[in-house]
Amino acid sequence: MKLSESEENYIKSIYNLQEKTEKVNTNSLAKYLNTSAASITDMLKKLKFKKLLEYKKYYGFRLNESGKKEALKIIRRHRLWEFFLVAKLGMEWEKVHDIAEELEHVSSTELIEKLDHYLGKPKIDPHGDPIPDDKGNMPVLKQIALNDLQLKHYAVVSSVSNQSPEMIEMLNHYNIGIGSQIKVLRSFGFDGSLEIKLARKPECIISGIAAKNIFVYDN
Amino acid sequence: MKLSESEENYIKSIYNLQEKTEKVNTNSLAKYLNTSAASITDMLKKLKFKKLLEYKKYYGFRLNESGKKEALKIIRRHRLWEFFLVAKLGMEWEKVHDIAEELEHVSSTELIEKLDHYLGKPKIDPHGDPIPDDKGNMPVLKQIALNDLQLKHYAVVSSVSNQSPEMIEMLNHYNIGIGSQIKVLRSFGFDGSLEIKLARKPECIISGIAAKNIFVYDN
DNA sequence: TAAAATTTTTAGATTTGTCTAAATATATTT
DNA sequence: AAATATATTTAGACAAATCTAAAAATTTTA
Repeated sequence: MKLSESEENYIKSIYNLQEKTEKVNTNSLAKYLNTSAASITDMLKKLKFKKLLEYKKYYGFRLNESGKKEALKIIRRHRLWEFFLVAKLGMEWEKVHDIAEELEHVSSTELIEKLDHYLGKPKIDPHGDPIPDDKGNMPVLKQIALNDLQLKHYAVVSSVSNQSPEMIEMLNHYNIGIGSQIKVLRSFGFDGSLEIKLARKPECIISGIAAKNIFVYDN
Repeated sequence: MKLSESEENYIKSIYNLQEKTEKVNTNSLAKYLNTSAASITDMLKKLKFKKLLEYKKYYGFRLNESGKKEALKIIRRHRLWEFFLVAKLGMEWEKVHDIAEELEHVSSTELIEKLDHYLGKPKIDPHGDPIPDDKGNMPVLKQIALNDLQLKHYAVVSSVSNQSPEMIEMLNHYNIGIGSQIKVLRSFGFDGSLEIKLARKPECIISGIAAKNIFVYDN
């Protein structure tokens, strides 16, 4: 189905809201999209006409299966681009969202599948959100803090909860980034610090505080 | 200057046309953009108001310095994305143009500069067209056929004039792609065939016919 | 449960980019 | 240079996406 950029933005937003609440209503979507309630009503009519959502006047609305499928395609594109921007171009987490908002509307299927393959079919984006696969299935992966990772077991860095300049400085020092392969060699009970090893790097030690902010996933 | 997607397309098209003819006229641009002459006139008024072109009713028009600068930014983005699609994602030449038409409108300067750096600041896109630098200067690089390249001198494959499936098959076999570093070790006068060497690959021999269709640039 | 408050929808405008058809200007031909 | 042909612009309309203000429906409250 061919959708306008605007329609795509509405669908994605409705999806995000309905993940949290049972029914989405006009005002909450208007607030979320920073627009007027009247605009929401206008667009709802269009999306209902295109059979992407259930919508009964004054009662709220919800994406149907077809709408959810479209939403997941857009979310997939968004998160793959975010991954690309961080993992390949070395951009910072905070900056990639707005750019991915634009890139996500480029809809060539071949482009997205090639990009996915090029990135190594990642399952989690730089903010730690799961990336739907090409069929629209969300991967079921648990993310755990580095200090909860079992010893001597390689995992992949998926996100970092503290994004302060100090944290970024330290991660850069250690060469830890999204997608880095990492394992814990030893854990020091005294202060929670960990001896770790990154693929193709010498082993080193990081503090327990840092370890709690680094999230990984295990396959 | 913030421009709409449509304005960007007009500017880029005017630039392309005025490279060939002194003055661009309404009908030729209408044909080029596959739209009506009336639409052209409408947009010209807007672009004139934004001081991007010289335009005198019934007399044709031309981008001024400011307009050319904008055009070169868009062309830079387009060609960098084309390079990315071919060199990194492995897409075929014929397919990348339309996708780059969409990607080129994502205008984050930081994105483009990081992408440029990531790609190794290429000077020529997969179709052999030069990529303007971040200041809007077109690189002055001569492209030469591989059989005109001086011996034992590394050059970079910049384009291939014959894009038949057979040619692509052969290039894949030799592992020759856009951006490949290549040098000619020996030339056989009998049939024009060349002994070549690709960086990190063993030497091999290609026919004179193939060599005439492979273009390289020398720095 | 009736009044007040809130939410949602409708009505009518606006902007952007497009169109067709008619009008106007320029160019060509005889 | 008048008639004809071509190119360009204007006038008026339309679709998409938005807005404000007013109307209608629903919910809350007293």
